[in-house]
Amino acid sequence: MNLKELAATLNLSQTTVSRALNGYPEVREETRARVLAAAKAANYAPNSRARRLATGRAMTIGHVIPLTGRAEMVNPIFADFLIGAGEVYAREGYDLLLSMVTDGDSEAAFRQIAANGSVDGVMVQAPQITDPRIGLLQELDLPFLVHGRTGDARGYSWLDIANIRAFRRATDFLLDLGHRRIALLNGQEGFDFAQRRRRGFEEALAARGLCPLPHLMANDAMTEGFGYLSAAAMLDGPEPPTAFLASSVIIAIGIRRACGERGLRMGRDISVICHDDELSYLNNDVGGPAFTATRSSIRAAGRRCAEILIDLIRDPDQPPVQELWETDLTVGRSTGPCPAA
Amino acid sequence: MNLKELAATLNLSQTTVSRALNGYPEVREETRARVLAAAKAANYAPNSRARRLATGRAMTIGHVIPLTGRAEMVNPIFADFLIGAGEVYAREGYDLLLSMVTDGDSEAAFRQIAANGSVDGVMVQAPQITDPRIGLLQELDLPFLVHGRTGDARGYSWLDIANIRAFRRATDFLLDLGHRRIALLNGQEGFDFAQRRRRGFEEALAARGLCPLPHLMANDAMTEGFGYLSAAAMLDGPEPPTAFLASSVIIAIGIRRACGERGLRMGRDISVICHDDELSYLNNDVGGPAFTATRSSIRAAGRRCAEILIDLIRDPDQPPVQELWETDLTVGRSTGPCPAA
DNA sequence: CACCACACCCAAAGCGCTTTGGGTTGGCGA
DNA sequence: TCGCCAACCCAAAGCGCTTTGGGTGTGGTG
Repeated sequence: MNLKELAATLNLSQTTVSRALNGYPEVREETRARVLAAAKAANYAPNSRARRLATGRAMTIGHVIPLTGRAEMVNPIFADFLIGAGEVYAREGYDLLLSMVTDGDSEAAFRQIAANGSVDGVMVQAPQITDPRIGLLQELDLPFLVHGRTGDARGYSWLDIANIRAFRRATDFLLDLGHRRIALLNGQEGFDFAQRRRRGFEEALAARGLCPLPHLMANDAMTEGFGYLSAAAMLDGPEPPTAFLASSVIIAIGIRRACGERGLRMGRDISVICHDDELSYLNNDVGGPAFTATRSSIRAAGRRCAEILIDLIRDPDQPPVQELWETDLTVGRSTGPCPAA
Repeated sequence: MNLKELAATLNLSQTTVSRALNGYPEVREETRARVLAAAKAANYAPNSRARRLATGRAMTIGHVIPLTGRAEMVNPIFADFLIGAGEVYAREGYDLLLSMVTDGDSEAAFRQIAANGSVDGVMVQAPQITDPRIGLLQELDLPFLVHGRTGDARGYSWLDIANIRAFRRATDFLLDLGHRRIALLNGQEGFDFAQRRRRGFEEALAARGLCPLPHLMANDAMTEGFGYLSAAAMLDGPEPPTAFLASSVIIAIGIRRACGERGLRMGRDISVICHDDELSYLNNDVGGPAFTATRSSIRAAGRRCAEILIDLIRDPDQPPVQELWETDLTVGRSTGPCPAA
C-alpha cells in the first residue's frame, strides 16, 4: 500500500492525504480523522526511503565505531552509551546507524557518509589526543557531537565529565587515608580522557610534594585482564602499591582478582578506587557499594548527547554547546587506611 | 555534486555514468576509467537515499533491542554480537540500523519497520520461550535470522549453541569431581537458552540419580550483582553449595566476589564453572584460564549470523538455514575436587 | 452586490538515482 | 555495397514521497 493507492481509496489527492498524515493545518479535522483511520486500517506507513529522498533529511544519526583490533576498550562503554542515545533517538523519531570501521579507514568512512548523505549528524566517542575526526567533520560541515573533548575544545560541541577533578579528588581521598604508593591503572594513552585522569592524579600528588612512581603506572585497553596482570605484577614486584586507582570498574575487577589470589583483603590490606561508568550489568551498589568510586552514568551521557546532537541538527547555526559534568564520589568497602608498613 | 552534474562535466549521460560506476558491462573500459577518475576527483558518492528509492532495497539490516527496563542482560552480550555482525555488514555494504524499543512496543516496531521498508531484514536476539516476534516476522514476510531458537524451530532460520549439551557436560565435570550440592545461577527464566541450560543441568543430575536442589537455583538478569547476591545468600544459608554453575562470566565474577569476601578460595574451597561468551574485555584466558568454562564466541556468532542473514536476503526463497554450534570446555583454575565434608 | 479572506483541496514538479527500451556508430562478412 | 551485430551510449520513465503554487467554494464585509 502506498500513498497513491491510499489516496485513491479515499477519493482524495496524495497532497491532502500526505498533509493529513503529517499534521499540516490545511486539512479539515474530519478529513484528517478519515485519513488516519484509513491509514491505520490499511496498515499504511509512508515509505521511509521515498520520504527521505523527498525531504532531503535522513532522519538518521551515525555512530562510527573504530575497530582497532585490540582496543576493544570502547566496547563495554559504548554499549551503554548507545542504549542511552538510542532511547532518545527513538523518542525523537531518529534512526541510529551504526558503522563498524576498521581503524584507519575512519576518514574514508566519514567522507563516504557525508557524500552519500546517509545521516544528518554523527556522534564521536572517545576522542584521541590529536583526533583527525573533529577537523574532518568540521570541514565536511556535518553536525557532530563529541563525547569527551580534546585539543582546543572551544570550536565544537561536546559533553564531557570533569576527569581531572574526579581523579584528583580520588587521589586525595587515598592520600588522606595515608596511602603513598598509589598505582594508576589507566586507559590507553592515546585517549584524551586517560591523559586528563593522569593529570588529576599527578596534580594531587604534586600538591603534597609527591611524585608519581613510574613502576606503578600502566596504560592499556580497559579490560579485566589488563587490571589483573598489571596489579599482579605490581603486587609481586618491589615497592608494591598500597592502593590502586583504576579508570574503570572493569579494570578494578581484575585488580580484585589479583588481590584475592594473594589473600589480600580489599579495604583492609589494599585499597582500590575506580571510575564507575555505571554499566548496567556491573552495578556497583548491589550489596552496598563494593568499590569506592567516582561515578557518572555513561548511559545518561548517551541520552544527553543525543539530545544535544538533535538540537544541533535542527539548528545547525547555533554556537557550540559544551557541557561539563561533575562526578560523584561514592565511598565503598574497597578503601581503608593505609596499613602501617 | 550529484549524478547529473557529474555527467554534465563528463559530457556523458546519467545512464552511462551510473553504469560505469556500478560496473555494468555496457561501457567501454576507457570511459569507465574516466568516470571513476572524475568521481573520485569530485569526491562524488551516489546519494544513498535516492539509490535506495530507485532500487527498492534498503541495504540495511535492523537490530531491534528491547529495553525491558530491568533486563539489562542483553546488554553485555548484544554489544559483542553487534560488533561481529557489524564487521560483516560493513564488508558486504550493508548498514546496521539499531532500534531501541521499550518492551512491549516490539510488535509495533516491527510492523513499522516492515511497512516503511527501512530494512531488508532483521536480526532477532535472545528469543523468549514463547516469542511473538518470530510469527510476526513470518507474517510480515521480512527476512530474519534468530540468534538462539525457540518453540518449533523447524520453520525458520537460526544459529544457536548446543546449550543442553554444554551444561550437561559442565555439570558432569563437577559431578566427576565429587560435587553433589551444585548451584545453578541462570539467566531469566523467560529466555529459551536459560531453559535449555537448566535442562542440561537437570539431565546430568538425573543420570546419576540426583535431584536439583531448589534452594540452589536462581534466575535473573545476568549481572554481576545477581551473581554476588545469590551466591552470598546460598553460601550463608543452610546446605551451601560446593560448586556453582553460572550462565555467564559476569555472574561468575559476582560469585567470585562473594567467595572472596568469605575467604573461600576458588578451585579449592569452592568450584565455579560458567559459560563464557568470550566477551572481549573479559578475556578468561589472561593469566591462564581463570574460570573453567564452556565457551563459544558471541562475536563469531554475530559474524556468522550476519552472513546467513545476508544470504537469506539475497535469496529469500531458500529453505531455512539452521546452525548448531558446539561449545568448548576449558578447564581453568576455578574448579577442583569437592572438599571432604 | 462585489470583493476578499479563509478553509480545503488538487495537479504537478521535484528529490537523485536506476533501469528500460531504444538509438548510433563502426567493423566485418557476404 | 549492403546488412547485421556488437559495442556504446542516451532519453525518459519510474521509485513514493513532500511541497509549491494554484484552484474552488463559502462566509463575512463594505
